[in-house]
Amino acid sequence: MEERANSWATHFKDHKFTHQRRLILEVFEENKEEHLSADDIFNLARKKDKEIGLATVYRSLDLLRELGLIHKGNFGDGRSRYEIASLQQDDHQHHHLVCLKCRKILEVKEDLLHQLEDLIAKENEFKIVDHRVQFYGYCRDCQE
Amino acid sequence: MEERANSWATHFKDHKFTHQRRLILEVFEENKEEHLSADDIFNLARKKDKEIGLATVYRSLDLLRELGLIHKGNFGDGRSRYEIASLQQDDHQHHHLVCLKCRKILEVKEDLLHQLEDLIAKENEFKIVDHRVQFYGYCRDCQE
DNA sequence: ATTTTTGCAAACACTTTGCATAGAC
DNA sequence: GTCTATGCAAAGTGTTTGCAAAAAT
Repeated sequence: MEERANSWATHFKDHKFTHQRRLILEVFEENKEEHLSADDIFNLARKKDKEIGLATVYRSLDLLRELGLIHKGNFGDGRSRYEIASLQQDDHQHHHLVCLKCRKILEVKEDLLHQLEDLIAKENEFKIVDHRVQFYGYCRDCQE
Repeated sequence: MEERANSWATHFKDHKFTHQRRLILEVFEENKEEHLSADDIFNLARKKDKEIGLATVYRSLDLLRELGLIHKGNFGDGRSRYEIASLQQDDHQHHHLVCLKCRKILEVKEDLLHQLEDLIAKENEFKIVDHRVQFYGYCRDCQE
């Protein structure tokens, strides 16, 4: 618990490791598998401290993303979603399956995509620094 | 010109082929390579008829998407972007390269992705009906 | 003590909706 | 003539910003 906090604190060089930022990191830590919206995070953080403001959540998410501690994504439902980054050491290799019925977001780890990426980069003289791969369909439970 | 209109009109079974919907299709026809925002389309359509309203544009885009005449996409800049669908017969095979500097959106036609898709579908018991693949990086002109 | 960060409310950008009028069939 | 579609303005979302008060170093 304190270890976690200390490990986080080291990332905050030019920024303050405030109570609110810590709470938000705890929320991510406790919801590693989720792809949370800003509002989800706000509500979860508010359970820990009802004084926290939504604007602070947005500002913190922005900072945490800058620091590389979380990832921001778009899954076609109109709001941004965030997930903790620490698990994917490479930071650039995992894909999503978005269920069109229950809106669940599953992850896949395959990275055959690297082949494709190299080919595309070569053919288009395009320097790829990130990718966003989402498959939309129906998860096991939602296939009637 | 009239041929185009007639070919479009056949898609409007239970809906009226109005002046405004026609204008919007013309805008797409004249900007096949672009990924236009609702506002882009509004402005382009307004050059043809200054009476058209933004709400009508949004409502039309929604209908055209339902009819399968256009595609709606998200490229991480906060607004939806639309492109004409007619060219991709398969409707499910082209990827995008998004330049992080000039925001240009290039297209790639490769579909090595199908392999990946099959593998993922099998391993996750997930029925894939569509995918969204975007590579972010720097296009030829923007690589310093 | 200084400088950053916070909470609140107001502002924003994009999109959707209610309603009376106009237009397609 | 009927019923759908339009334009306008107002309302909705999700997100950002200005500012005085609070907190971190």
